[in-house]
Amino acid sequence: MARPLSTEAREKILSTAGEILLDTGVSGFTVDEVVRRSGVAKTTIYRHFDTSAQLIVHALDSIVAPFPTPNTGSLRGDLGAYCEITSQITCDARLRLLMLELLAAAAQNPELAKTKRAMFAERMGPVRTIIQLAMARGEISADVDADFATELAEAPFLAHLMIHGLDAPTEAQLDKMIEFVVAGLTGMGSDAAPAPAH
Amino acid sequence: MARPLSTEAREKILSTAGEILLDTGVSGFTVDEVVRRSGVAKTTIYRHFDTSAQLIVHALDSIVAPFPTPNTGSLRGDLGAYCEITSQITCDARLRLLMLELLAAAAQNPELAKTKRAMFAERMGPVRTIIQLAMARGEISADVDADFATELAEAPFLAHLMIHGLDAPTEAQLDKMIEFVVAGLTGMGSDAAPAPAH
Amino acid sequence: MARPLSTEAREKILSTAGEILLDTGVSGFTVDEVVRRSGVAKTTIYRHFDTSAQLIVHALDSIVAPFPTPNTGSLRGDLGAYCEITSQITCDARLRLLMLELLAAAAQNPELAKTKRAMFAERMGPVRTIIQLAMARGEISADVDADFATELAEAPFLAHLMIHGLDAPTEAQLDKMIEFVVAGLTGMGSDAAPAPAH
Amino acid sequence: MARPLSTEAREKILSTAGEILLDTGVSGFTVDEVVRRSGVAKTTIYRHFDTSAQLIVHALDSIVAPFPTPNTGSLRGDLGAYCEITSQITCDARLRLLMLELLAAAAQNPELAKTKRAMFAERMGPVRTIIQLAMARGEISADVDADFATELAEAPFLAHLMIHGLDAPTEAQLDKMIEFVVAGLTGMGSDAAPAPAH
DNA sequence: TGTTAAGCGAGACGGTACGTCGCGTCTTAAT
DNA sequence: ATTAAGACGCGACGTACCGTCTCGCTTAACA
Repeated sequence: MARPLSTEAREKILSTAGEILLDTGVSGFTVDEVVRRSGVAKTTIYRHFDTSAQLIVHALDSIVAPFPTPNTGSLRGDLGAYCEITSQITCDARLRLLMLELLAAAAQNPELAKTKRAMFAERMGPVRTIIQLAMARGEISADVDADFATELAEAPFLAHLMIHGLDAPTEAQLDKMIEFVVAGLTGMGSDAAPAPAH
Repeated sequence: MARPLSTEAREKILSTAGEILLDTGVSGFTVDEVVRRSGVAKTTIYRHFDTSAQLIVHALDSIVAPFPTPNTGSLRGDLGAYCEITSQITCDARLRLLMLELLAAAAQNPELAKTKRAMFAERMGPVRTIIQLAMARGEISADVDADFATELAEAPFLAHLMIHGLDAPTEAQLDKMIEFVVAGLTGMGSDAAPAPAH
Repeated sequence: MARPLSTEAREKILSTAGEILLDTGVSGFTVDEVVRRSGVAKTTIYRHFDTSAQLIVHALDSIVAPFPTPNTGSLRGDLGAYCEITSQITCDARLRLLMLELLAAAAQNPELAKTKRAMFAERMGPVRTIIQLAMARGEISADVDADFATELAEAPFLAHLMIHGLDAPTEAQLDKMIEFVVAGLTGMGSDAAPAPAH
Repeated sequence: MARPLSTEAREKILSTAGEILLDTGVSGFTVDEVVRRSGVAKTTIYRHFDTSAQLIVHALDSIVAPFPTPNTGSLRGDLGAYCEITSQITCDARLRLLMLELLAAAAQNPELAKTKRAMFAERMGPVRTIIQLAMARGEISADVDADFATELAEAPFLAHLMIHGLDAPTEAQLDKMIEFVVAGLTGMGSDAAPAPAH
């Protein structure tokens, strides 16, 4: 006798929400605006999503896509390849903005925190594999914690986002970052001076 | 000839605003709340600050304080010392939140962007000096750009903020980060190096 | 299809507004005070009434009530009877004030002008009938314009309102006014000069 | 030892206030607007006039001018002449508005009430003389109270103001009003009932 | 002929009301 | 029972005017 929540409505809501998020960022996001643009009733939106934050979460979730993991045979090669793979995402000013806003919002909202974690996991999974491969190859000391190393590997790219905001790094800067990361990771753990990068 | 804007009111506004920012973050900041807590009239607030954003800017500005620059004779020592100096700031969850929110807001508001830049400048100035000392000592290659190296040196700490939000890094993690940074910076620039990555 | 404007809210708004109008007059009328007294949200008030003036209009409209038309067989008798019928209204200081304020406001606001006209129509309709009956009886010349005569018949009462403000006329004064009106109206139109007064 | 309030400032204030009153009426009158237009400081205004109402009062007072009293030898002639004398004032829509607003305001503010009374006195003084002359001539019964008769004589003109607002009466209407007043006043007081009109 | 207290312009101050926007909840009719 | 539509209470927004206050500067009356 009942009637299920229509997927049609849900999708219209999510795509409109995503659109708005890209247009105006989280700060400009408004349930009323979703209503206006999508023609879906506010009641319906709140029936599908308890909270406007949850709607944002789901809209963001549908934006995230998994990345393939490169395997070039060297840490440096893999990191360079991965940079190129993700560059479409990491250089889009709108996505950079969303990421920054998400970071701030996640610090106050547990649901968004979960989404943030998922996004990082998606993005950092391949990096972790890259690290583990490098450890298997001996490029990185086995003493190093893989998860922590993954964070370190991402650090320069994330820091650039924080410091320079919407302006993506240049090719040259990316190269330097990779050089730094490779030097840093290969130089860690072994008390002896950094092993020659082979 | 006219009556000057009262410094008393201004200070009451700013201190109250700062208080609220620490309590609730930028997202919970409200001019009306400033009115309630400070007893200053809304009109007066808008007489002093054109925009609520400007008020936030000035409130944040008055929170920033300069840090001393350590000089222990080694890159590793200096970074460690600086970490300890700044740890009061960098470990306060409220300030971590403010920083994250500021990053997001700065991406959309030029005035806040200026404040953000000032904050980074304050924080990163000593690091830059540390880097330059290390370059003078020969620990870091003279080929490396000092500004860029400064950003790289901060990267792990900033990245931790992004990834872990309000949870500050542990002592052990800080040690590892410093180790990573030292290895990374000292390993850069020497041409004896990595095979071309692309 | 949508939810209709609730009559409950509308009535609460209107009765509260009327109450305030009687308490403080138009000049002391405030939407915020309606909010406070009625518990209805300001947004809701503005949903029902575009303008505070419109709200006043409707509140006043709901105060107006039609008067019965007397028929005693003589102009003098009818006017006297009508005076007594309307005395509750015309002697209430609060309503006298409202009327004065309405007159001033109507001169500047077309909507209030409409309400003013309606109020006068309500009040003067029976007088017009009284005049027409007198004309049919031959008490008043058929040459006289009934509408204009109606205005003349009301003139002393209205003038008293203007000159004496909130102080209503005494019984004796009302009698004299009626005497004046009867003499004036019956003496008009017939070219034969008024009978010598002594 | 002190310095007297400057008449220059006072006059600038009053003339500007009068200007504004004619432009926008009492309801649009604002002390801040006087400041803007006159260049006189708000402090100075409040030094000269305790209250914005008092300022309005004095501005209106300086608008009022005495009228000459006609003497044509007959009540009808005098009233007609007086009508013409005052028509410049009584037909100016801006002054009609001011009068209506003054009536409303006077009902709530004792100071404005005083001004209103003064205005009526100025305007009705000559009418009273006209009435007294007519009583001396025997046109009006000596039994009638002169003050009350004066009010009755003005009634149609005042009533027209109330009913028709800013639209002044036409010549023809004025004639009829005078006819009505003459008939009314001459028909009063003689116990001999008014002669049947047919 | 100074001195000096007041007047003066300018405009900041604490208030109150304005009319608007977004929130998340609710009610209604129609499918 | 879900939907579109939109009314509801709430609270923040930024503005206008109120009448009071604090500023320096200027000026007229007194010594």
